Amino acid sequence: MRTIFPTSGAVHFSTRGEYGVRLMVELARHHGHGPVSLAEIADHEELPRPYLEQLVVSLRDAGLVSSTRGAHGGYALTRDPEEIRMGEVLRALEGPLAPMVCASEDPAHAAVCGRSGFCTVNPLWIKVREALATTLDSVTLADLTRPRETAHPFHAGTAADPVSLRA
Amino acid sequence: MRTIFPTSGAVHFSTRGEYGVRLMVELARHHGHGPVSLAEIADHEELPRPYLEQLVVSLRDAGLVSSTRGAHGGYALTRDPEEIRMGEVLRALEGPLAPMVCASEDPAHAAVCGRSGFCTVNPLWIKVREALATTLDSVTLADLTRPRETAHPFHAGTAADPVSLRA
DNA sequence: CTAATCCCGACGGAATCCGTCGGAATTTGT
DNA sequence: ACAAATTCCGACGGATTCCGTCGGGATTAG
Repeated sequence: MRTIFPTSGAVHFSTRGEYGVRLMVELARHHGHGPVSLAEIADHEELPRPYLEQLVVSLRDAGLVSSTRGAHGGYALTRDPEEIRMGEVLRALEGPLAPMVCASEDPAHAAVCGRSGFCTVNPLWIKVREALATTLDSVTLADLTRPRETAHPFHAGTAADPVSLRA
Repeated sequence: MRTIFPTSGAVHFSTRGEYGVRLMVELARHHGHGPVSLAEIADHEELPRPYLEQLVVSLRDAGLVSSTRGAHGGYALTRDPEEIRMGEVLRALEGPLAPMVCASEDPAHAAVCGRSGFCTVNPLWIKVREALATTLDSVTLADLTRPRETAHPFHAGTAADPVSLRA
């Protein structure tokens, strides 16, 4: 009997993704006011600091944050929150966002499948990957810093789109 | 050093999802010609039969396939392939398709998060879930039975949409 | 010099994933 | 009646991944 919620469900972001995004949001809130230490973030968000230390390496390697060492050091965004797409953040944290090896953006990875060419379900995974990428790249870090009561949490392109906020 | 491909990537369907979908496709191909045994499918798709036996229970419980026992028995779809959305299949196989507990369709599950109400990143996970659901529910099993060379693998709503096939 | 902070590598318990195995129940064909 | 084919069911176990913890080194500010 599979549990009702097998950790989370079919498609799953790990705590890396979850904590990492929250860390980035926190950095966005302090953007322009100097670096923020992991201790502060860990305290404010109630997250294990040693784990954040491990996480943030990926973000630094991806060039999303810069670090300043020593006392009063910490991390800061390298770009304005409006310029950082959540797709970049999650790729950095969790790896290529493909639901299946055969659906990787990188053709080299996709090739390891073997069933390429005759597999008729591959287009489904591709479509999933595209939907995911489009969605994540359409949201910026700035969108996640606004309080939820705001009228338009995500800059709704046209009017008449209350779906995105009241899910 | 996280491996380049951590099993698959950020968002990941397990082999349950992969094998289960391939099983369903195989059933769709034989739809209307009596039940197909797992031995045949396992042989044709080169998948471990005992594992398929375990898998197919979820599909049966979800009412997607019916079974007939005894010699010459096997499994068959309960509906026409055109009527079976891949969202249903994957929910049955992998559980609720939410990337995060707080983004579950079921409000009871979503409530376990605690951060509800003030968490500003929750809308992102909701949006991901919606994109995923919309995508998966827009593809039917029939779409996956057609050979790939077909002009329109997924019934493209409007013309000028070659994106979906050539990814 | 001290405190704060980033940086780095290693380690380990827990959970999940990916099946395997053995056998019971049911149906068909001979 | 018997044998073969098949679904059905529950348990088990190795491998991998996840989720952190821990200890210490390097760097900077005061």
